[in-house]
Amino acid sequence: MPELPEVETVRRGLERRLKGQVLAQVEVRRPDLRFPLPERLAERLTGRRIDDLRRRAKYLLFDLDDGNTLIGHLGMSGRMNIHDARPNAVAPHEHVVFVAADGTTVTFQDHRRFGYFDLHPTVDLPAHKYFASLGPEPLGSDFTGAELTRRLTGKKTPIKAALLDQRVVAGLGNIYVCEALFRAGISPRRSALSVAGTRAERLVPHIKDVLNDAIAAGGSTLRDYVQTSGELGYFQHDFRAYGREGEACRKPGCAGSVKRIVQSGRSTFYCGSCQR
DNA sequence: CGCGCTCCCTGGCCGC
DNA sequence: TGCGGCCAGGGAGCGC
Repeated sequence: MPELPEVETVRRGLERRLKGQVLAQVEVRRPDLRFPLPERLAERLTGRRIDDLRRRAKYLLFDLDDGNTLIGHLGMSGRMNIHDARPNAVAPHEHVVFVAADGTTVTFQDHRRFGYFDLHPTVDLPAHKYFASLGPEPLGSDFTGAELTRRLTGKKTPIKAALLDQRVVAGLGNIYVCEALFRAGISPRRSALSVAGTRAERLVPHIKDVLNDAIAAGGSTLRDYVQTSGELGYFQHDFRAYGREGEACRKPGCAGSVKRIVQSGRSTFYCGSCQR
């Protein structure tokens, strides 16, 4: 599920059910995720209270009462399923099970196993290898046209690739980069350095808008192959470019159609007429 | 250092 | 219905 709006939606759901709760039981069913889970993870989490649930970029942060933070990343296919009580049987690919004191059970389910967890002292998080080189939060007040310009200056790579680079701005993925560039009327093939300046000033508000719109819609649900107790996001119905290859451009007055190209190994969708 | 490609893993979908 | 090929929301690692 996971770009920034989906992770934020998950964070809010977890916060509502887990904040302030003690983890009565944690079960690691499969430790070989993208990276091996920390040693004795279940033991180190059991009995801990979750004081806060935060997000940085696409990472979930569970601040614990012992001064450590559980860092979680959903990868491509990771989900956090919430159950009112511990299910009698776990579903396929539920690799980690968190049971709170009131019985609320959260399962981390990830059939591709690109997701992962780590445990790290809360005060030292900025220095953690996952966070040390991350760019600004796109919804933060410090993410401005000037800041984006600074980070794009001199970059020859296409703007599409630059915006996917979490060191430039942290939290965008393939969908929302396509959507933001569409809204801003900027070609994904244009060099990053040519976007620095006036185009970056135009682009930043569109990045914030598309993320806020998607969060308001509960994120995007592309492949809900397993029904969960959680609600599905519905922002996928508002895509203007992503996944619309061959369809008419949705910009009013534009007669173009959406193209699909491959950039740095990922699909890019854009209108060749109105994105310049 | 910057950039682009390959790969990690599983499964859905499409065409034959 | 079965099978092969392609595709998927991320990003680390490697080679140039």
